[in-house]
Amino acid sequence: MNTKYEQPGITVDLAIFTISNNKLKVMLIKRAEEPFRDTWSMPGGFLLHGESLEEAAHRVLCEKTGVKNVYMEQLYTFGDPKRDPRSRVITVAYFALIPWKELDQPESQKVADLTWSAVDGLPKLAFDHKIILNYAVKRLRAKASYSNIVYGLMPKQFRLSELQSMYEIIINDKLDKRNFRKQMLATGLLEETGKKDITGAHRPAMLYQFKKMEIAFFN
Amino acid sequence: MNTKYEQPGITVDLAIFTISNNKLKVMLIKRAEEPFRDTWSMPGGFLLHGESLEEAAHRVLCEKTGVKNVYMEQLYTFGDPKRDPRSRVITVAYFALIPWKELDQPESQKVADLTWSAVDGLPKLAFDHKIILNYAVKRLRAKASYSNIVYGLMPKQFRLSELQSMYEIIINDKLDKRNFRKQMLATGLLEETGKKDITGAHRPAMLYQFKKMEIAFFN
DNA sequence: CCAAAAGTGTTATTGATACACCCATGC
DNA sequence: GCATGGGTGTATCAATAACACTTTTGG
Repeated sequence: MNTKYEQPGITVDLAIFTISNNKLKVMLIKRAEEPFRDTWSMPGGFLLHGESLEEAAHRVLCEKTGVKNVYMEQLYTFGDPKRDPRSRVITVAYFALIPWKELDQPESQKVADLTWSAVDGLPKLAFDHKIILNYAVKRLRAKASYSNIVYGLMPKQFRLSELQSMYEIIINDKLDKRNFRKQMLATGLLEETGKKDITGAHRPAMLYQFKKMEIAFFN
Repeated sequence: MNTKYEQPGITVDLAIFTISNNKLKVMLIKRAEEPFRDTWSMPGGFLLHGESLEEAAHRVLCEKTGVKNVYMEQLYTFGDPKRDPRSRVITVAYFALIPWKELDQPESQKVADLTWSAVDGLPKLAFDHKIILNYAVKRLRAKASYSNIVYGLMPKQFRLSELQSMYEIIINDKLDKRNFRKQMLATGLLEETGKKDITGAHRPAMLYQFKKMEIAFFN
């Protein structure tokens, strides 16, 4: 290959979202090496030999969270020549959704170089990661309004009030309880489990689940 | 850099759409070299040293069409390890829209290695280009239904009937004339030019233009 | 029996759809 | 004067939005 062509390093970087404490949060890793040593960054890694982009993204996800089989999609590819001060690196950004309950929280808390940051209070970030994360949040918010993408943040079974709460947190607005239930049930994507959630201190709620874990579009 | 990491070649490939003869068409180039010699392919090229992805995409677009300042957006990044039989090449696909009138048709017709193919009659294509183009068509069709993205295919001034025809071709369905006009004018994105198009053989039509050449979302 | 979340219908408003005739011009 | 595309309004229907009280349980 001619030297006038670039042969950059390729990374995948992940915007891994979850919801905890009624806040939309994203996983950040404190960098151990230069450049941007000790600065928070998106979890990511270099593409390995023979690996597809999706494989790399799933590998990184599993390394950092221990989970598989979660919702993930390609977000955008960032290739500014100066985005990495060392050398030319192009990153393919993905975004993933993980239900908080599926995360190994005690483990996560132990490591000081990993944190979940609320998306509206991000610290200073390495590289162009703030731009990437803001882009990811924008996409997630948009998709939440016309698809059932939040299923990726829900445990297998959940109350309708929990589902509504997820939507409200993501789109950052209040929804009407009766209309929400009507519309959700009208999509035909949910089914009753027959079970009731008795963990709350009050009247037990019916538990629902998605019929199939697949993204669907409304409108 | 460690040899276990990939340093692939990077290309940009373009799905360049236009509408002519009431068909949605895409530009194809006949490959002059192996692999896939003499097979049709998307216009594209390798990323040059120091060039951003967007710059590369605009460069390739200008090389092939002679036009600048047209609508273009990043589509998706394809990185299957086997997508290029020679060596690892990752391609960042873009899609662009060009009004047919802006194309230098006599020039385009001369070269036998360039063609505009209707998207529902694509020939055999090199690499994974059929997958990429089908993905691009899907995205264009989706966006046409909830945005004014078709502005990218319109000449500066146009009749409302021409605009409606563009929509119909892209979404592949008939629209009601009165409702279409009502809705289009209600968006506030159009303005009358005051001029009339007298090139038709019948009653002259008012010419309209977009207030600003910017994509906007409906709903 | 009190506090707290679960659950449930109807009305009003808005937006989307369906539909048919007259108008202006070129030939 | 006729053929052709340009231009216009209303009525129906569907979807969305607004809104408050009763029920069930734990403590």
